[in-house]
Amino acid sequence: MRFKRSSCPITVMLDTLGDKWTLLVIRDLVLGKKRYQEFMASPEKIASNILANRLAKLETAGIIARRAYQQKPARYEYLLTKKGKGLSPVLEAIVVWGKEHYPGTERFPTVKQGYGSVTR
Amino acid sequence: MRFKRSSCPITVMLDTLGDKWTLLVIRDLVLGKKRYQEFMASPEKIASNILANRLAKLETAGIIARRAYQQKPARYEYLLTKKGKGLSPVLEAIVVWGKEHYPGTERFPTVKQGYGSVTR
DNA sequence: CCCAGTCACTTGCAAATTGCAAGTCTATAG
DNA sequence: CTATAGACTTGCAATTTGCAAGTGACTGGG
Repeated sequence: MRFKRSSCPITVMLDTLGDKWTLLVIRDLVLGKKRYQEFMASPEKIASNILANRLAKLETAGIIARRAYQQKPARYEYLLTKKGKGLSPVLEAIVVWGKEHYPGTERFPTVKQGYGSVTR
Repeated sequence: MRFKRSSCPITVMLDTLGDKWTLLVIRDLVLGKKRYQEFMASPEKIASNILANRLAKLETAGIIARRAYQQKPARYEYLLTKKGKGLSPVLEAIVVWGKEHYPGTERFPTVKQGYGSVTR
């Protein structure tokens, strides 16, 4: 395999996840969010073009998978792959560090899965 | 305390460390590097203006401390504060994930401290 | 049928950030 | 003097980001 900047695992990780938004999308997925509007609803207010771009890159990187959950109109949900789920310890370490050094920060609650039954 | 985007510890961490270079500087510090030229010498080839900018931001954030190790000419070295050292578990988690999902990546070796005696 | 609304994106820029090369400043070595 | 080293700065060009608005598929109501 050929690496963009170096063969350091940290560098390789930063080449795909190293920006201000990507890890937040993964955080949302770990918390149980799956749909575009759910990501948009997070308090950081990601712009829709950035979100679409990050979801596409994460899919290319094999960190998430896109799956249609209905036809007509086609609607998709995003799920963490095994590789994506493997990032949990990274997020966990960040949360531990953040909570210790930035008083007032608080872990976000997991999301309950409220759709499945007909809501409209 | 007021937060830029949200009170999520991950978000707050990304607000200071969320780019392609900052964590690499911290990696170098964890590996034992201390001086400007040592950071410049890393294989990722960081540009000097970016390095200077990141070092300044990290100092402002209380993650590193700058200390003169000689006068005439004034030369500085950078050291991780307690807050900075607290990032080790985060880097460690990234290394574990990276090595597992990107075959060929390899943890970088720690640097021996070779100065202290007169080299010139 | 017509219209408003939802969802998942795109498109069009302006503004901010990055990357690259070259230059500066202080000081020592020959 | 002249060259070299170390630690940065400066000047842009090239990317990337952020914000607003637009698009296309479809649904539900009147």
